[in-house]
Amino acid sequence: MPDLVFSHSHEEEVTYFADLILPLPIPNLFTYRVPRTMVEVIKIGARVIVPFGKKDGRVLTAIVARLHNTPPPRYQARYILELLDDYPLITSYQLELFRWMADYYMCCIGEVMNVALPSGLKISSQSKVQYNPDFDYPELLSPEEVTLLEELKKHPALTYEELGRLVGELNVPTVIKALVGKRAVIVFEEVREKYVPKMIRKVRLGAAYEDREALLDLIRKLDKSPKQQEVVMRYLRHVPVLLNSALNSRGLDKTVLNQDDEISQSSMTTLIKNGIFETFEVIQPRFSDNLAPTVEIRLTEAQQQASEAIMAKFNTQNIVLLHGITGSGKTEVYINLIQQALESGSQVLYLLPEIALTTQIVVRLQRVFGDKMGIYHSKFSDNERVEVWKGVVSGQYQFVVGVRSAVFLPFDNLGLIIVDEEHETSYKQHDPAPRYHARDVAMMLAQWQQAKVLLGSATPSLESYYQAQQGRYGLVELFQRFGDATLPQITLVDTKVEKKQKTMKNEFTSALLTALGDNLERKEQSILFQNRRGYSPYMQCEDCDWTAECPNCDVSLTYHMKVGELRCHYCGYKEEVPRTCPVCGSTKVKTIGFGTEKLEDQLQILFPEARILRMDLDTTRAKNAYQQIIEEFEQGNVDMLVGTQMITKGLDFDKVSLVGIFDADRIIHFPEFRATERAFQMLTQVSGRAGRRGGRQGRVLIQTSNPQQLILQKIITNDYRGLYDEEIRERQDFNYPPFSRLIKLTVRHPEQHISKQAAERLAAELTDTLGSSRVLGPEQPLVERIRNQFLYDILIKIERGPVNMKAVKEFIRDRINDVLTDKGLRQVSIVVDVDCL
DNA sequence: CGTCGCTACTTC
DNA sequence: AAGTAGCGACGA
Repeated sequence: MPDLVFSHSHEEEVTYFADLILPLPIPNLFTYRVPRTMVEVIKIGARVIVPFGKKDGRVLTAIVARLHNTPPPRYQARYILELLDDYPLITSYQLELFRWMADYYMCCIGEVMNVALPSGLKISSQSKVQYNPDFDYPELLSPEEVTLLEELKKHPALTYEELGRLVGELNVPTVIKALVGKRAVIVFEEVREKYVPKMIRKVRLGAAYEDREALLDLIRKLDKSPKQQEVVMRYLRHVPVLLNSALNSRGLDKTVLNQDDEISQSSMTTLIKNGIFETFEVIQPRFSDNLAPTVEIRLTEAQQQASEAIMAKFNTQNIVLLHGITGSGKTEVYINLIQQALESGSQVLYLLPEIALTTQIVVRLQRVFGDKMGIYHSKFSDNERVEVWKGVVSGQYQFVVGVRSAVFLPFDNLGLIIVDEEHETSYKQHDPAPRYHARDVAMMLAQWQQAKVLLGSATPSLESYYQAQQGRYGLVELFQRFGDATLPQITLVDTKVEKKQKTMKNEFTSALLTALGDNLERKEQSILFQNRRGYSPYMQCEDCDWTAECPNCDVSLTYHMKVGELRCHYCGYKEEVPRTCPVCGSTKVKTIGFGTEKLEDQLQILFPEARILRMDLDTTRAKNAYQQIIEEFEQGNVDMLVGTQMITKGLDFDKVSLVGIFDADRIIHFPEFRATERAFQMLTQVSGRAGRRGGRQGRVLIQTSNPQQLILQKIITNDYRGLYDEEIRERQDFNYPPFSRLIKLTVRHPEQHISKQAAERLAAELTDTLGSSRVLGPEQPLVERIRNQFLYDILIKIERGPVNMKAVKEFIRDRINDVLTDKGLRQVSIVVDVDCL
């Protein structure tokens, strides 16, 4: 026992303890003992490895949150196994952020840690099995055990998976368990850092030839072997050792020297064998495209003015909203501001919504900032993410472009944070806790580090625009399109009228068809927007009205024609398309409604010669599919692109002159209080894809059954302000954000009555204290059952003003715990979503 | 009387 | 989250 050793040798020795954050959804910290050897080096913010749980062998990566010497009174603390960092990998700013997030978003700090750290910084522990050399009772073994043991004798150590592969259908864990009991094998844990830096093989001249004379002599001697001489000369061309012998130590990427032919490769091998060249390895940073900052950005007058206005506002305000219409060139303004912030020596974070980051904008920024810029994206591998993390620490990346999780990077000197497309809902993390909003977190970060925040959007969220109107944010507007571009002309097409006149073909009005035909003739590109994927959202029997439904969720199954399947868009359930009605046997099973797949199909029939592509979740699932579609489109290999919202995000299709929008009514009448705002944002963003071509104004056609709707009128005149005024009044009347804060509680259980009972009890307890005006529900959501769980929502609305939100949240937490400790309601799960969208 | 399947409880 | 302890339902 280590503590006995301690008390014998150092009688008055103080024992140190560390309170750790473990990556688990458990609210409290865990106290461990710090071994003597670590006491001097361990720091708050360092990572450690600790044993956890009853089972020996389970280990976790934890973060030191507090160091002290108070022994825990009710239990014996266990020892920290390993210290991973001798410096705070998690800075004090980040720890502060973790604590704030756990508090504000009502989750556990471990959950914050889990999303904040790229998994490459968390350690993996994997059980390995080894043959016990001291084992000598083979007569006690079953045949299965013998098979396994024979495999284990052949290898030093194997994981369960490796064993599984070697022995086929044997139940490995069970047999291993038996073997462990008989002491035939030993199971141990192997802990390793997941992060493996990418190594690059380089060559350089042997040290003897760094001397000028020796080198010249060598070249002369190689006259007899011209191939080798050529390789040496090629090396000297890249690394002029004759001019500066110190350059040799950096060497040259091996592939640069023998990329073109095999002869040089064999010559190289000889040169290495003779000690003329030596090879060595260095760590390769993953984003070194060596894109030297070459491009100079020239601002238009409007952009220059906007940039100056923003800087001026920053003198008195910490947050500025840049309201710039689509195509006004906000990116140039950003670049200008980023450069200024970098020059002043501070760090810059540029946040973008998920999809927008995979495209041109990154290339554009890279051309300006080169390899000083880090990219933080969920599509990148863990190793790449860890490198960005470390690059921020080392100072290599003073500037990072990233998605929402980039707010967790270890910045300590932020000067500017840009939140582009500020209104985008993908900034709000939806599923695992913490359900945070990256825009709001960015503002907290900025406050702590005295950084400025620039929110940018063509269609600002009502919340942000309201703050600007109240004078809490600065407001800068950019209403001029870049170059000679003008806003497209938007036309509403009445589908009711066309249906009556029977001029529609399938889902297409004659107006849209004519426009599409014209565009095809002129070889100009068109985009068609339908915010629904698949072929059709319903499949129904004409005779008995049966519809295909998901067995796990309360939704109809969507028909996907290409794969011949019915699919659930909520849980992923699939089944084959029935040829006859499963209830009455009728063959009249038809599809109702339309999605992108059907549009693509019909379009190909209407325009057989057109080159048509579809962009939605189904066509972009493969790794580079998204990029490929965009490339095809940009290179002009596509005439018409059919897509879901995906086509609205952040891309500049500058050759598009026509945009067609289907089913606008469905977007507008979505049953939710933000529907109008959403519709305006979505339709305006899609419309913004249309630009001027051949001297003619771009065109947008919106198909609707009611062109009189107010919101459509606002969209065609691009009247953001009008929409804002209208909508903000409604929000005020019904006390919705920005006049209140929302917290949504979702109760889930496989039994409807239990779910309902728990929700009703919770709502009643909340209403008791908060009052019925602040508690709405419980109410079944639009889809009342998902993955066999029945859902009930309770919406808590707290007015802005003199309300102690912290106390309210504590109260909510207590009431949830009340319900969860009730016998019979124990296995319901309750999800808390603060500032839900 | 052993084990399968479920829930309740604990994890420093 | 994920493992374990605890407890009732079967079985040839």
